[in-house]
Amino acid sequence: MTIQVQEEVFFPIRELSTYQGAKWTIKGRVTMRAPMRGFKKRDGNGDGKVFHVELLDAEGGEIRASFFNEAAEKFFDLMEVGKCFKLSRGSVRIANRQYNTCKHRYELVFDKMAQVDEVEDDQKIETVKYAIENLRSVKGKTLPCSVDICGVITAFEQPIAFESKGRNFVKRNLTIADDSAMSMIVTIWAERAQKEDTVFKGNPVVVMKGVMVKEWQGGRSGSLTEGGLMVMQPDIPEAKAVSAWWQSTGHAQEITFISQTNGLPGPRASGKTMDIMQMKQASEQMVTEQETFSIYCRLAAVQTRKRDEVQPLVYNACMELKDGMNGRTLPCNRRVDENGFCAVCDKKGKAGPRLNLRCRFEDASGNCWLTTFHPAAEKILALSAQEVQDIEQNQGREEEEEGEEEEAEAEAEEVGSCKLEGIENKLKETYYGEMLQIIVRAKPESYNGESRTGVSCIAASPAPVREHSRMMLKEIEDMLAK
DNA sequence: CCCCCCCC
Repeated sequence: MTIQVQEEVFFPIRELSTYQGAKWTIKGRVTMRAPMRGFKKRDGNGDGKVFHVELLDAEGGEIRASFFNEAAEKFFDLMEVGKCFKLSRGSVRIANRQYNTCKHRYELVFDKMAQVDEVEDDQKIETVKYAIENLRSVKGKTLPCSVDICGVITAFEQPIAFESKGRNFVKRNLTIADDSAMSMIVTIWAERAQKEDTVFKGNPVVVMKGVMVKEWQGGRSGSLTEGGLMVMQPDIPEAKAVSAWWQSTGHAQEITFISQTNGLPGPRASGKTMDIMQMKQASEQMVTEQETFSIYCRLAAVQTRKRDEVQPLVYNACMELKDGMNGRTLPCNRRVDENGFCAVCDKKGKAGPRLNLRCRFEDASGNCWLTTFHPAAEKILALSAQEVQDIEQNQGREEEEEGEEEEAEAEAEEVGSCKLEGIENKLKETYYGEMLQIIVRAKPESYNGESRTGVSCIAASPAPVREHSRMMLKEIEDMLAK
């Protein structure tokens, strides 16, 4: 009798999806391990810990796997970079494109049920797998996305240290060009950014794995986070090709820069013109890519109360100047506390009123409530934040003066301890007034671990009547033609 | 279940 020892068959990482159920076992090499992180659960029910790895299998499939709590403690030390493992009993989820730099459509989550066993090193599994794309291809991708690129460093800035959300960062911008004759800015961080200038001098070839590409000021920019990989002068065919291109023609060629850095705040891409119903549909479908829409509509209402509470229209914002990109200085704009203290700047500096409204806009197709930021809000109300604040603060006094009017009495509905007629009457003057053109931004946000779309009004101006009329005439012509 | 790496 012959016993045939059959080699164990593993499920290909590439084919993992939410459809094939829970019966899979994969074998992969850890190519990256992120540090363990603790976190407070957003629902307030205690703390948790998590780390994640990237796994590569013999067929070249890669996926990110997160380990939570018990599984995190149990497997963190075991799962060293370079080692091979058999894994099963995890769950498969749609990858969150905001954070996940693996190209896989899904990601794995392991909890206390996880089955993870170290196995003998499998020579068929590579230690690193690049999926290099040239910048011409990067220019055409849906954003945000993650790519591997290989190019020549054509320029580099000095490292910049800055503070954001109470944390310190160091970044450095590189410009990378490749043989598609395009170039893009890629930001590198932390220790990688603080390497000596000599590392970046002399147009070296670099390969980067896991570059997050996002839209920035009308162009595209990359960011290589610490989980990504950066290798100078790599020994791969793409590097040889890029190097040959640079030496022969590239260095003297005109290169298309796909990261716009004109440094000016505008003109902002104002997006496709659509009606409110279409905007709602578009922002519901949209999950990963930031988009802006332009809408012709009118202001129908501003929220002044929320249940039984007054909804203030103005907040006190920190006006301390901060260094932005390209040497621009921008005010901090974060909310200060009742003593004027800014938690971001960590001091009591200059502060001033800023508008933050919930507006209902209306057109023939329907209406929508949108958070409306200061610059747009001032234009929509035709009032400055200071004027709104004055009305809000003086309305008690005005009421005393107008106390005998029956109309005021009928409307004198007390909300909390504050009366709102003053500002509400002022706002009513603007409802259904001038036709507006508003710019609506829909962008991916993460809330309670779920991706969702945040939609807000970021700009507003009086509608250009001629252009709007021409658009409507064209719609009529199209209807008649059918 | 996390998630920040800025600046619209």
